[in-house]
Amino acid sequence: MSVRNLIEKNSQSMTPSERKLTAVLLSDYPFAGLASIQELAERAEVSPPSISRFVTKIGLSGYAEMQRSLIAEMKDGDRSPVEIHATGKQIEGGYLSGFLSRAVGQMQSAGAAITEGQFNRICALFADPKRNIYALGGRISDTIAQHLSFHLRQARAGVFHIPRDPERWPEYLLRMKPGDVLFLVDFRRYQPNLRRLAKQAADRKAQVVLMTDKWMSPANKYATEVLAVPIEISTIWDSYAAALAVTEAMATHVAEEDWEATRQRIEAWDAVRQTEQESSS
Amino acid sequence: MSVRNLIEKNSQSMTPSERKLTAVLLSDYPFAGLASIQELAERAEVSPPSISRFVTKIGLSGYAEMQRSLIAEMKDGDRSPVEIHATGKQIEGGYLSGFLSRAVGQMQSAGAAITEGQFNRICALFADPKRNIYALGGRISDTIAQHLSFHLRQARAGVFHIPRDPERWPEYLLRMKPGDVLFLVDFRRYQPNLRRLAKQAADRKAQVVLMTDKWMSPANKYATEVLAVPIEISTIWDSYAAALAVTEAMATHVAEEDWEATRQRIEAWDAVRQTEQESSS
DNA sequence: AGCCTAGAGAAATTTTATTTTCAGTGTCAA
DNA sequence: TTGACACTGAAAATAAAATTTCTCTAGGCT
Repeated sequence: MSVRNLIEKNSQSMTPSERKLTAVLLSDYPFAGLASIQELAERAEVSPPSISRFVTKIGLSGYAEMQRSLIAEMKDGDRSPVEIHATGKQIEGGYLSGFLSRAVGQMQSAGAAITEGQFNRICALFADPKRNIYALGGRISDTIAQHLSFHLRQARAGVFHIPRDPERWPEYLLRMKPGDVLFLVDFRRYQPNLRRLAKQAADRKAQVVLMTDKWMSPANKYATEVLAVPIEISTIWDSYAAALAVTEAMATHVAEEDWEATRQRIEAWDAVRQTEQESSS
Repeated sequence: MSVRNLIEKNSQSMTPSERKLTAVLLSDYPFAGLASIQELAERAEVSPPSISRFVTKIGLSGYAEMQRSLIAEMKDGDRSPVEIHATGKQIEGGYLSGFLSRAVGQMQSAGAAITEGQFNRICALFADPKRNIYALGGRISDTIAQHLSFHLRQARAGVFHIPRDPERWPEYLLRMKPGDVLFLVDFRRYQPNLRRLAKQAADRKAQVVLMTDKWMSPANKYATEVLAVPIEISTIWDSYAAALAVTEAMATHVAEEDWEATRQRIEAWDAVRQTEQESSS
């Protein structure tokens, strides 16, 4: 039985420091367990004795045996990870793994649904320094829009996140120049006011990039690009994991294309933040 | 430079027993070198001192350093194989599909790194109506925390998102009762003030559930549960897609467990929103 | 042949890692 | 509030492992 199984089998009866330990062990499996007991202790912020106790608790004779097992697993265990990857037959597991494998399915269809051409066109819009970028999402999906603004803001200037409060939308609308980009995220239980916003932006000749689901937000009438990402996951709620991944892919692509500029911006930001912290402390 | 290279570079000036050694070392690379010096000595039919001498001869400080190097090599040597496995036809597709398949790999390791036991314990905390839930994340990762609060708020009362502004933290801290839960998301480029927040919450006997990466936010000292999710994706930025999926899985699980209460809350909310819209239009 | 040197292992030393013991601390239940 | 219990880390003890020193041997050279 693998060390990982051993840990899982005993995961019910774990003390707080043992939990920290498992988190470290599993999050960098199996390498974390190959360091010396001290190094591991330091990393997990527990004492070496706790590790020693833990190891015997899960049924191994000592730390050395755990390391031997880990090495043995790697040696022929190359097989099982690959099998799991290939076949994805970990559905057996509990709620979390079921959820995650559905999320994986979602990502795969997202990849199929969005063409590289469209992806590149949108990235080009986001990367264009002459255009300002405005982002906003729905009640829940605004987190996606925020994520994009955060990342994009590290790569370039002129990125604005429109506040959720509709009272303040006019001031942003009035600032939009023709050619500017409005990135709108609207998933089902569509919000009528987002449709209105899209219309007004389109009236001002802004380009509207809409991220929505296959049922299509009504804002799509005014959109120049529509990114349809899957969100259905056969639970009571939808999952935005694929939407987030697509968003990140865009932001990352933009940043990587002009890494030098991004680096400079990040450094400048860090400098400012540094100063702030010093003055406040 | 890899151990293998080091060996090859010096292969001219090798004594007989050193040759035996290299043969064993390279024939089961890198595993042979991970055993203890005695075991290796036995396998190669040389004495431990010969190994020790050999190791320093090729330019390493000692046997331990060789092992560390070997492990390090596997660690990022393992990355490319896994990527190739997981992504398979990455060469075919463009940027987006490459990114997405890496995100898929991430989710799979998230599933492996979080045990069902831990998942259930955390869900139980979130589902407990007697505990209030407070959520907050870092500069960028706050979107994850927000996502959780939004969802959780549909399923139950007593969910608060702590504002980003540290000035306002005290008012929330003072409201925390023993047993309440602080959900903290802190990924690398950790923020010192989050660590402080965690400490203060722990001082007030709140349970701190920390979502972090394998490098471990310093807040982990005060955490009762540490969720280590993978974020590395070999691009200039990290991806939080797996973190989001895990978060959603928790929120969805909580809601599904008590679907009746959730339904009622959502209907009540909808009614309120409806009224608002009518009165404002 | 005899000496010298390089190489190898045995033994000893030193270092390092691991485990055990023990005491302090905090938590829960009565 | 008090007592019992469980958890944890500090320190000590133990054990193991790695490296150095020393000695022996074999092969080559004068």
